[in-house]
Amino acid sequence: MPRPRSLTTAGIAAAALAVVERDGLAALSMRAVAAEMGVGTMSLYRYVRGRDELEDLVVDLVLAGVDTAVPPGDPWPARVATLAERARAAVGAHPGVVPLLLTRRHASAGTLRWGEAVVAALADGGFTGEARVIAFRTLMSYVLGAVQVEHLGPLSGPGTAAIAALPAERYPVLADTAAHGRGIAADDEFRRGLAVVLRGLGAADGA
Amino acid sequence: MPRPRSLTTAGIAAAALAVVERDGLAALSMRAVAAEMGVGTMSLYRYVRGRDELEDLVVDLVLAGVDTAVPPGDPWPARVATLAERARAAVGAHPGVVPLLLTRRHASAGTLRWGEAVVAALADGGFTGEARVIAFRTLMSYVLGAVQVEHLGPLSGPGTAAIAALPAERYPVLADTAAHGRGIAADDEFRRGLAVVLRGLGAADGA
DNA sequence: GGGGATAGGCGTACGGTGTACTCGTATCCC
DNA sequence: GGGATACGAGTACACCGTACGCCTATCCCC
Repeated sequence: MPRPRSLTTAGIAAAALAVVERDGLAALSMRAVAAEMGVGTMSLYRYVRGRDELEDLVVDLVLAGVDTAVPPGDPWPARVATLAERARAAVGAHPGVVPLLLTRRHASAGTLRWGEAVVAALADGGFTGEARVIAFRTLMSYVLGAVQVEHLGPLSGPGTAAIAALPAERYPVLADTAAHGRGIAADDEFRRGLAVVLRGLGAADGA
Repeated sequence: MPRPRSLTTAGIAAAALAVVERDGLAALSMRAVAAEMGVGTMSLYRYVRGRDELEDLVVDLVLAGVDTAVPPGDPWPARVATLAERARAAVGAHPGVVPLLLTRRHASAGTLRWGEAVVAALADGGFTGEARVIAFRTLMSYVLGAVQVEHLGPLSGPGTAAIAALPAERYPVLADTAAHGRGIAADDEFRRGLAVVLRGLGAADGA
């Protein structure tokens, strides 16, 4: 009986992501998204509870692209590695939303699908009970931390250069370490760190 | 010749932290901090470049409390573990600033001191060149991610309960894993996850 | 002791934000 | 064609960060 809806949450999420990619995360606002859709600001409130839910939608959209289907024949460390790298790739495709992912991750259905796939691989590896909990949370912590470290202070960025240039008498080992880090590609860094975690979980080799 | 300064950056940082602890991170504003100090809003700008620098001060204050002196006789994994747990404890003492730590961490002198101590322990463990870089970045990723996972989605919190209650036909392993996670204390979780990473780095036992 | 230079404290104002309230009206069923 | 429904949006308010500029407290020097 009433008039039909003219917007969709998917459309709003896409518009919000477009705003973030064009003008940066700081420019994400109810007004900006409404303008992006050619609609009044308050109209959005018919579809979204408020700004928080808008951010949830963006996170969901980014995470929805992660493929969680994995070759069942692969050994479990390879399956976990594949899932971890896909998650990282999805985030890397939209670097501007990284800060949102950190705080809104738990509200996303995509996170659950990903978690189920990881935990299933761990179960195949013989992890049960609390050991599986620890393994999963450790992997999740590493992936989340690594994505963040990569975007907020990449080895190839000015931060590393600044640390390498620190006075050697105060930070002798750190400055030297930073100097060796300049040449490591972000992909390599993530893969090799993940291999460390997997080895710690008992994987035969570092994937 | 001029009149003396009446505020200090340390005092401003303490006032800002007090605001965050009392009213939450969302309440942190230039106006709120100024009111906390009984001073006009714009007075703060004589001591702080702007809101960003205010946040840097808070992060610095939280991280300044981390003791980076470690018994030189300890084996390297024990030294790294001690440093990691101290960092986690410092953050845990002020949970409200966790989101700030994620984005402002690199601007803090305390982070550098901590990094030097960790990297020195790694050097004692025989890590050199790129292997030391990877080891350090992996540890940093884990610690940062774990702190965040702990505060945004603790095993003892409602998120875990909600996942445990998910339909078993859609999330069979995940729901079961969450059910086993409810009883793990946050301290244990961090320690055991850290042990995984250290084992992956070649430590003899899990510290 | 008095005067002047220096810079600290802050009042005001502007453009931005999220969102509560309200109302006109487009839309579909009968 | 008439009426119920709830959508779209205008307006308004409280709050934010901060640029500008004034008043004045403070200390040095004479």
